[in-house]
Amino acid sequence: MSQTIRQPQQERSIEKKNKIVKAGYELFSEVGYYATNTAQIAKRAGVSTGIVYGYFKDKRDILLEVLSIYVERAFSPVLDLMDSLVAPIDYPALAKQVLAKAIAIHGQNANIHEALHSMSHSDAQVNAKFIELEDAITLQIAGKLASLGVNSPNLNERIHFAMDIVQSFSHEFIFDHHTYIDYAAMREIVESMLVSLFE
Amino acid sequence: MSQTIRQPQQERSIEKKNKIVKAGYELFSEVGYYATNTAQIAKRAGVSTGIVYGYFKDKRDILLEVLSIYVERAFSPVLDLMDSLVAPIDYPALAKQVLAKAIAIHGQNANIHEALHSMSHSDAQVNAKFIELEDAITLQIAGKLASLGVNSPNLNERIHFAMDIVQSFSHEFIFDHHTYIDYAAMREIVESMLVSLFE
Amino acid sequence: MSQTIRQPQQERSIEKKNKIVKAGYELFSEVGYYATNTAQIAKRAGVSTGIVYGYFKDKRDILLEVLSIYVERAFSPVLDLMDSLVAPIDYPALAKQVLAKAIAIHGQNANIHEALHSMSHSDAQVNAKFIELEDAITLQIAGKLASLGVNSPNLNERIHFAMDIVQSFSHEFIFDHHTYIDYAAMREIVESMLVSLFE
Amino acid sequence: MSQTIRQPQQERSIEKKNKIVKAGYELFSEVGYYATNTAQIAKRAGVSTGIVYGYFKDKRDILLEVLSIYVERAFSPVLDLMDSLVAPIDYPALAKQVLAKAIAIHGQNANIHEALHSMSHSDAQVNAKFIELEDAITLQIAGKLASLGVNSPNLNERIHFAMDIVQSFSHEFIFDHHTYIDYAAMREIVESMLVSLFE
DNA sequence: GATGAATGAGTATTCATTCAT
DNA sequence: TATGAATGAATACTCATTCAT
Repeated sequence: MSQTIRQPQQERSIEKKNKIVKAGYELFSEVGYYATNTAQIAKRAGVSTGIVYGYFKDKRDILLEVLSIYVERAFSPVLDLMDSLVAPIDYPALAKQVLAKAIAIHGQNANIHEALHSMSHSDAQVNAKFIELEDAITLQIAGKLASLGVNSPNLNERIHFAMDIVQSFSHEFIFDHHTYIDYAAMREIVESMLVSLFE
Repeated sequence: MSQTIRQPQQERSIEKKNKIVKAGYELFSEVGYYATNTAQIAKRAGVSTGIVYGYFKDKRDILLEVLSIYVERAFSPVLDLMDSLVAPIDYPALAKQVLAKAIAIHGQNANIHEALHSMSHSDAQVNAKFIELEDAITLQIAGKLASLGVNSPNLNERIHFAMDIVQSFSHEFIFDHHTYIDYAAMREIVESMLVSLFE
Repeated sequence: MSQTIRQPQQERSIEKKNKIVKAGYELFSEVGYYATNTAQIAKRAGVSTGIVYGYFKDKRDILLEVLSIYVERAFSPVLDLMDSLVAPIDYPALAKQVLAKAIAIHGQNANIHEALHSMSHSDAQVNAKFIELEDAITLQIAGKLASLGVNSPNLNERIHFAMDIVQSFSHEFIFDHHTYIDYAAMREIVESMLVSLFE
Repeated sequence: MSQTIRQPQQERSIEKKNKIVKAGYELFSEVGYYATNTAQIAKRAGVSTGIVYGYFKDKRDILLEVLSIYVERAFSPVLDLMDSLVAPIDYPALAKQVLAKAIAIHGQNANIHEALHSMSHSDAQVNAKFIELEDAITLQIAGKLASLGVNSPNLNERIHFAMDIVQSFSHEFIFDHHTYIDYAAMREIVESMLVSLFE
C-alpha cells in the first residue's frame, strides 16, 4: 500500500541497487524482458526477491533504470568524440570514427538495445524516455557542430537522420544477417553517405 | 502429445485458419504479442480456443503466420512499383514514390511491424524468417535494376541500405516523435540521399 | 484482461460452481476469510485452482456468493414461520418459536455468520449486500404482520430491533460465553421483551 | 528465536510503547487489521520497524493491547455514570443517558469496535479478552445496582442483555444503515425497552 | 535500546495448452 | 472437426519477522 522505495544513499545500498540493475541488464539482454522473472534477477544479483521491491517499484521500474544505464553507455563515446572535435572538421575521418565507435558499442550491447527498443512499443514510458534521450543527444551534437561553424540547412534533421543511419547500420553489421552482403563495402557506402549529409 | 497440425485443404478450414491469423494480426498489432492471449484470438476469430491448436502448434506459430502476411502486405507495393519500372529511371521521382508508398504502408501497419520486429530479438525463428524475406526482396529488386542497366558497384549493398533508410524514416515519420524535427525537410533529405545512392 | 466469468448453465457446471462455494463456505467458516487461500478452496472442492477463476472474478467474489447462500439458509426458516402465521397471533408462542429457530440456525452456521459479518466492515460490497438482505426481510415481515392486522406504531423499527435482539441473543446463547449467566433465564427475558415489542 | 519482550520500565520506553499502540489503534480503526502492516504502524508511531518487536511479540500482540485501550475507553463513561447513581433511580432518565453516552462513544470508536469484534472470531485470545472485559463490567454494574436496592430477578442476565441491546442499537444508529428506518423513533423504543427490563 | 535493510515464504491470479464430449 | 471447460505451472509482489550494525 504505502510501500516506499528506498533512495539508497549509503554505499552498501547503492552497491546493492547497482547489482540488481546489472542483473536486470544482463538478463533482459540475454533472454528479453518477458522471459526474465524477478526471482532470476534477485538470484543473479545475490539478493532476496523482497529487497528488489525495496529499490524498485516493480519489474518495469528495473527496465527503466536499465534503459538509463544503457543509453549513457551507448551514447557517451560518440558524444566524447564530438566534444573533442575542432575546426576544420575532417568529415571522412569523423564518419569513420563515429561508425567505428557505434559498431563497437553495439557489439557490446546489441541485445539489450533490441530488448529496450522493443519495449518502447508496448510501454509509453519507456518510449518517452528513449525519445527524451535521443532529443538531448541530437541537440547537443547540433550545438557543437554549430559552434564549429557548420551551417547546413536543417541541421537537426540531418543529425537525426545520420543517427538513424548509424544505428541501423551498426545493427546490420553486428548481426551480420545477410550472407550475400559485403559488409565492408556497405560500410564504406554508409560513410560516404554520412559525409555527403554535412559537406 | 503427438497432436498433428492439420494442413487445411477444405475451403471451410482454410477460411477458419485465415480468420485466426487475421485475429492474431489485429490483436498483436493493437496490444502486442505478450498482451494478447489465445482466448482473445479465438474469440475475435469466432472459433473455439481448442481449435486454434488444430491449426497452429502454439501461440508463436500464429505469430509466424502473421509475419508472412505482414511482409507480403508490406513489401508488395514497393515490388509492384519496381516491376512497372522502365528505363531510363527517373531517380528523384522513384525515390519520392518509394518513400510515399513506404510511409503509407507503415501508417497502416505500424504497430504490427514493431510487434513483429521486437519479437525477432527474442525468437530466432521469427528473426530467420524476417531475414529470409528481406533477402528475397533485396535480390528481386537487384535483378530488376540490373535488367534496367543499373550497374552501380555493390548494388546489393546499396539496395539493402536504401531499404534500411526507407524503413527507418517511415517509422520516424509515422510516429512523429520529435517535436523539434521538421519532417517535411527531413523527407527531402532522405529522398536526395536515396537518389545519391544509385545515381 | 478480458477474462469472462462463466455463467454455468449446464448441470455439471452448476455442480462444480456449487462445490467451490461449498468449499469456500466451509473454509471461511472454519478459519476465516484471510486464513483461507484459493488453493485450499480448489483442493477441497476437488477442482484446479485455475477453474475457480472461471466461475468467480476473484476470491472476494466467492465470499459474496457464500454470503448469499448463508443469508438464504439463515433467514428462510424464520420467514417460513411468518408465512404460516394466522390471526390472532399468539405472541408468546411466536417469540418462543422464532428464538428456537434462530438459535438452531445460528448453531449450524455460527462461524460463517461471524466471518461474513466481520468482512462487512472492511468490504463495502459485502456490507451493502448484508443491508440489502436485512431490508428485504424486515419489509417482508412487516407486510405479513400488517396483513394480520398488527398496527403497532413504527412497525418497521420494532421488527428491525427485534431482529437485532434475536441475532444478538442467538449469538450469545450459542457461544455460551459467560459463566455467570443463566442462559435459560436470559432466554425467557428476551422472549418477554419480544412480546412486549408488539403487544 | 528466544527474543525477549521488554517490559518497559523507563519513561521513555513506556512512551514509545504507547505511541505504537496509538498508531495501531488508529490504523486498525481506519483500515482494519489485515490492511494494516507493521511498517505503517512503525512509521506512524515514529519508530523503526525493528523496535516494534522489542515491545510486542508479534502483530497480534499489538491488537491485544489496542483491545485493552479500547475497552477502557468504551466502557468507562458508562461506568462513571453508574458510579454517580443515587437512589431512587429515575429509569427513563438513566436509559436516555446511557444510550446517549453509548452512541457518542460508538461514534468515536465505531471502526475499531468492528475491527476488534471481527478479530474475536478468528482469534481465541482476542475473544477471551473481550469476554473477560464484558464480564468485569457486567458484574460491576450489577454490584452497583444491588447496592441501590435493585432486586429484579436475574439481574446479571438483565444487565447483560441490556448491554447487548445498547451495543446493537448504537451500532445501528451510528452507521445509519437502513433508509426506511426512523432512528429517532427506534431510539425511543429501545429506551422504553431498557426501562421495562429493570422497572 | 534502536535502526531499517534484508529475508523468503506465501498468495492471488493468469494463460498456454489439453481433453472429454 | 469442433467445443470450451479444465488444468496447473508460473510469476509479480507483499509483509511479518529477523539481524547486522
